[in-house]
Amino acid sequence: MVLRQAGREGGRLQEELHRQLGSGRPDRTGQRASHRWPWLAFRRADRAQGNPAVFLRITDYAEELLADLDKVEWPEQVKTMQRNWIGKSRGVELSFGLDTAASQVQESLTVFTTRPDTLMGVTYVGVAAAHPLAKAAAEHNPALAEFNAECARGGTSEADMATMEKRGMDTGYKAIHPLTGREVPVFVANFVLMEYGTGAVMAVPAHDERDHEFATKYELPIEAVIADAEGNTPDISEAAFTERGVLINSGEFNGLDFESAFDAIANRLVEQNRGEIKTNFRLRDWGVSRQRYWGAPIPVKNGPNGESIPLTDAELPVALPLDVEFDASGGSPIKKMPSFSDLGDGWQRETDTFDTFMESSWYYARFCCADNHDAMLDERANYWLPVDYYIGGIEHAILHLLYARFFHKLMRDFGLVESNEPFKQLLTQGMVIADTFYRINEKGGRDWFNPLDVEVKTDDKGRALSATLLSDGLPVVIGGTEKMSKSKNNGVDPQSMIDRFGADTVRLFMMFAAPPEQSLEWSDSGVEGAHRFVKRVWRLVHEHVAAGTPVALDMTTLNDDQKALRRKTHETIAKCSDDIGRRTTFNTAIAAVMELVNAISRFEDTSPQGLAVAREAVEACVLLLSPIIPHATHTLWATLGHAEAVIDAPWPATDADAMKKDSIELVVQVNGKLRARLSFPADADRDTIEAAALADANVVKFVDGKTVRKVIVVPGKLVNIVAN
RNA sequence: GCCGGUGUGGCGGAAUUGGUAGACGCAGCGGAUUCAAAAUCCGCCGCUUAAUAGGCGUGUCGGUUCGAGUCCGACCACCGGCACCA
Repeated sequence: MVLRQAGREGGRLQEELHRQLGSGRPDRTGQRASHRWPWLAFRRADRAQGNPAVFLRITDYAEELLADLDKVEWPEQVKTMQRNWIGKSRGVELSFGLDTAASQVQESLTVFTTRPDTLMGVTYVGVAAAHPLAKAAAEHNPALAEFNAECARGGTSEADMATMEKRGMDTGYKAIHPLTGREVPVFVANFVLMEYGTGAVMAVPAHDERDHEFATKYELPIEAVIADAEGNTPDISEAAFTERGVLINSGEFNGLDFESAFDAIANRLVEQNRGEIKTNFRLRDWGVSRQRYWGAPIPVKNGPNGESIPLTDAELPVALPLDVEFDASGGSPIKKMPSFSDLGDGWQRETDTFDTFMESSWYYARFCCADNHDAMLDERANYWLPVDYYIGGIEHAILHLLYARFFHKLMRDFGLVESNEPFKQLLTQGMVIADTFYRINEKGGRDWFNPLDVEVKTDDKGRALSATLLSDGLPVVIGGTEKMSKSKNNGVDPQSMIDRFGADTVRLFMMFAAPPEQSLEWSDSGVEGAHRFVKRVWRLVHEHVAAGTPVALDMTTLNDDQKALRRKTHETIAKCSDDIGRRTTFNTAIAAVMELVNAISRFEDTSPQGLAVAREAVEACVLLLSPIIPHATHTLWATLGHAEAVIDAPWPATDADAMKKDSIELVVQVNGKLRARLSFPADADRDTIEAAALADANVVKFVDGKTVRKVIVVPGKLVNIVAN
């Protein structure tokens, strides 16, 4: 089933992708597309080592991906993560000269640095193992060849780069400092990536932590060129001094601060035609090929001389074969299937498949026109897009959401969509987690038991003491609260809860337990509590209707209790509207309605005006809960005598007059500690409040024997008496 | 290691702009109702304390402030991401 789908859909996808992105240059944006040709399909020399080589040039869009973050309504933390990931930095790209031997390989060695002010402290340069200089040097140096090969086998992830041991080997070549003419050694370094930047870095061990570690290990010189805050030579014996400061030991640049040194050195390099100021991005191009069977085929074929070209329309679609055989050796089965890959004319079909991020980068657009089998997208995509509200886990904050933004812009530039961004608003919801229970089995592994099959014993405070399996009554170990998963057997099927309590209850529980972006801890008793509340609202409405038909509200005749309930009603409407509309904290909106329900329950006034005030409150409860428990409120709205459906009823409006308070309670503090609560008329002036606060018996007790230095009155909140 | 986040009662969480810590709910305890139970209703419920008076209390240590869960500095623990898990 899965295989079949992968094969068919994969073939369809790559056909569409190819048609729209590969072979045809759309008229509308042809000019743009020509210099933003999305495929960078190339053979790299290290193909022999098994590295895949199809990249999408997301870096061409780095600037726009960064700038447009300001235009989307996304959580700030996600935008921050993406900004950091794109990593725009201003620096200088400059060229080192090379000695006679190295200049046989290439003319000069280009590096990028954000710290040109430290240029005079360069004591060596580092190149990637895949760098031409590293390869050339390895030709006559088996140890270096072995080192390069080892580096190629290593990972390229950030975590690998940051945590691995920094290692290197001298190439024997010398680089020539562009300003001083000094010769410095060229090292191959395992932490320099060919895919990133120029594949080479200048090293200033005195002022960069990683360079310092490396220089110490290989006994390379460490020369300070930046003074510390006091203007002295910093101590660089143990660690690098990485802060900015004034230049020293830098000849004519001595005494300049970071900014002026940056400009002066950059200008000098420009004058000498040895460098230029450049903006650099941390973002790397998107390697989209995977050595896997599962995935959309990449519409490329490879020629006998190592060339790669896109397939033509006539050669499409490519369907993955279904009669594949998996063996113990692992790897993609189609790599051993000449029937699939050998095209018979000397050309080989590409057997790598696309990264699954590829499909998840545009599925939202495809959903709008999924029944169109002739085109990738049609005009319906424009009608629906951008997505108004996109909901997904925080784990997608960078990769999926950045790739999808990139892909959307790519589709825009090919005339497929008109919008600039795929997702207008974003909500990153948390995971559902639940308790875990297990026993250690004979093999030392863990057998996990579903929470439904376990009974937990608690002490009188409700703390979990022990747990037993219901089926045999024997103890099980209480594990942590973890993300629901098959492997931990702590999943709860929401359907069984829906069958038992109804969809409203399950929905209410999930929205009440925590704000949506936090993890949701599953709790059976919490579900039962939610069910109790639904029943309570149901009873409240029916009891209210049974109490009689209310007259029209007459604001002028209300007593204090009636006014208080009206105030509560309108405060609740205000809070719920804000919580749902602006804050998306549904849990606090529900809590506010619960408070209102509690207030209505205590309100036993069945006078004509009492019923009228209660009616207003009850209707507010039903309307405010209608997005949370739509089924129950639909029926209750009819019970309240409305002909229209609750879904068509307008959201309740607040009455500012109802929220006005006649009296206010102020908290009185002495030196910031709560000592009294006093009630005042809403219009009491500062002097009255101050005098009453100072006269309070308990306050007197605490200021007795002290001098009152200051009295702070925060209107509507508190009084703080400062005394010592 | 780097980037982003979280840390508050027995538990989930609230406190929105520096101003009453613990709203609301769960669990627990006590009571009413009932022949009994379920359901429902009422009360209590951070720790300490005889107390309605007080002391302590928001991961740890320090700081700013009349006042800090909230701001600043240092640290600890946990969660997400780190480009081939999808």
